[in-house]
Amino acid sequence: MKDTNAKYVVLGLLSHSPMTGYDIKKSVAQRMSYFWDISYGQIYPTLKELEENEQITKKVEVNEHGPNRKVYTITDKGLKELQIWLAKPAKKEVHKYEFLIKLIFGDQAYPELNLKHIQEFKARNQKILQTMKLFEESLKPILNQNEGHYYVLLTILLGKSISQTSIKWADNALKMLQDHNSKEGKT
Amino acid sequence: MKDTNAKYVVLGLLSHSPMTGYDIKKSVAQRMSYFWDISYGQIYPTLKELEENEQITKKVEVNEHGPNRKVYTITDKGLKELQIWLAKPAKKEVHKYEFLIKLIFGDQAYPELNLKHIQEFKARNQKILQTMKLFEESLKPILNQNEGHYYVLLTILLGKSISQTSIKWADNALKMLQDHNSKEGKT
DNA sequence: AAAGCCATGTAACCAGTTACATGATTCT
DNA sequence: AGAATCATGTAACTGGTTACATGGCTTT
Repeated sequence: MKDTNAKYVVLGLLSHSPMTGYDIKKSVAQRMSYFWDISYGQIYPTLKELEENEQITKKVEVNEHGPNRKVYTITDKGLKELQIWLAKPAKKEVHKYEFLIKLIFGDQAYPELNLKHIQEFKARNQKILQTMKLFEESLKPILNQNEGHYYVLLTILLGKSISQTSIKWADNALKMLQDHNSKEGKT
Repeated sequence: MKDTNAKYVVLGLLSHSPMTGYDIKKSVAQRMSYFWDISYGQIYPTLKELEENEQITKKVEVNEHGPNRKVYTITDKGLKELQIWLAKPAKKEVHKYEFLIKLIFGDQAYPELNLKHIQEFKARNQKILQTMKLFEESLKPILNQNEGHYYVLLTILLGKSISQTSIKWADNALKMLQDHNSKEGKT
């Protein structure tokens, strides 16, 4: 079977507890939103394939209000596959900052436009920072309850740091641009 | 024609000076590597389409050593399209930190493995930081020669800040994990 | 009444990558 | 001798998204 990151995200989450596809989507959104995303279009086919490969097993829970819940549990085989993947070096980070493409060609635009892009970037990061802080607070009291929580905390700390830094950069960039614009005497 | 980011990266670069497809690849690698990437598989078809749409024009320069250089120049129509795109709000940032997927499931791996992933992340960021610093230095003396340089500088400052923050996080995370591991008495 | 949550799944699409083909020149 | 740079381009692939279909329950 294909060696996609989606596969290992699913396997990793199931290594903590059995879940449905719907739960997986929610978990990724809650705990990994800063650095990863996953769609149902990936989740359901991946679960199907993992089951066919005996890396997970399915248990159908009858649900009278809507479709039956299909709860998946990781197998020993699945756990081993996960551990093999964990031992491989990670690929380098991929970033897509669309607003930086707009900013780097800022000499072709009205100065206010550039300020606007930076302000919006700042706002996005403030929102992320807030979410991260709340998550961190919710995690602190239960840190020693579960070994896994410690690793979640580490990833949150990076998200927090980067969004804080991004906000600081934005404030500075706004000042720099305003100075620059007033010097040039532009509108 | 399709509304891809590749199109506007090409248009943006050509708004500064005429270039070949090969030059565009190099320019992106030099000036935008931190937050964007582009492949020949995108560049050449994009140039073809942009020319068909009269947003750029082609001039063939005879080259006796290998294929002829096709130098593209932006048209007024192309410039307008670029400016319209610049005025639209940017999509939110997309990040793919594969190593954080490995780290967040770190309770399923040997502790040394987690340390290794963090060290490698740190090393990647040190390399980026060095490149950014050199680029910044090369830009400073020519800042007022060209309005465009100012915007390039702003993007570099963000790349610098984020890689510096990432390195600091890595140092802290390494300490935290080592403490944590010695408490647990794990191998 | 409407929005949002729970819960499953597929088909079509799309952005972007990789591998390949070609080949001379220049640097180490 | 071998690697890197210059320079063009295409076909196949792939990772991931979007839109759609279905429908009851709960909250505002």
